[in-house]
Amino acid sequence: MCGRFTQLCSWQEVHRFLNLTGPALELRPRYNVAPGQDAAAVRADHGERRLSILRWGLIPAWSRTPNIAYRLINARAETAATKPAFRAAYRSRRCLIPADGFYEWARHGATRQPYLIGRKDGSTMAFAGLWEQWRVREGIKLPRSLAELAPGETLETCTILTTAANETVAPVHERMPVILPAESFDAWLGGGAVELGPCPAHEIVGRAVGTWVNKASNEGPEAMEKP
DNA sequence: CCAGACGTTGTT
DNA sequence: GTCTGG
DNA sequence: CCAGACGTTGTT
DNA sequence: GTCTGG
Repeated sequence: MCGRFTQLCSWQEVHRFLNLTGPALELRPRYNVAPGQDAAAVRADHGERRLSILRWGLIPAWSRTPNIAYRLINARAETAATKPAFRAAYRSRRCLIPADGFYEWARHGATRQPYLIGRKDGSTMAFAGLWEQWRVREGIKLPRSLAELAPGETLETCTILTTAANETVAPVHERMPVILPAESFDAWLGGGAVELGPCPAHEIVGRAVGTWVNKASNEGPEAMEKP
């Protein structure tokens, strides 16, 4: 699956990779993006590619409460097109989520060892994602983390597609994020048919990191350090 | 017709 | 919103 | 994903 | 056990 990742890239680096339009944003490097936090994502908008900030954890537009979000941080690529929670977004609200690495936890009995996985040269990848808009309804009780939202306001959320692990990731975990090749970017954002399987195993590499990353409020480069 | 679910992961 | 179950 | 909380009443 | 927060 994909429950944490890094976004070290600047807007300019994402622009080089994904050919963005629109004004540049000031992005701070993120060493430990966790569910419920804001993350940078790229969406097609009238033929342009804009980078925006979405909250990770998808809330379907029809959802009565936002509490479902923490379970919808991932969508299975095999079924997202038809599942009620995802199919509308799959049709018309797709995004690319730039990431330089993702964390997976290997379970050896009671212990959990985090690994950081990414391209050998550390360059930026693009996860396949979906996004949604959720409008705060009158009279609903919001969790503290969303308490600043007023009724009528709109929250934009996203989820990361997952697929079977390739041979690099399999020793650590059964699932991994869908990492799209550059030739699929247009088709994905445009709503076309795209192969959503695991990326070739030789394109990525993993290494163990310390458990400092476990705590989501730990945000520094220490997250990537060896155990 | 209305009511109720709608999801992933990992663990049991 | 839309589908399934009753 | 993992870590940490998980409750009420009344008073400050 | 289950939910919220990060």
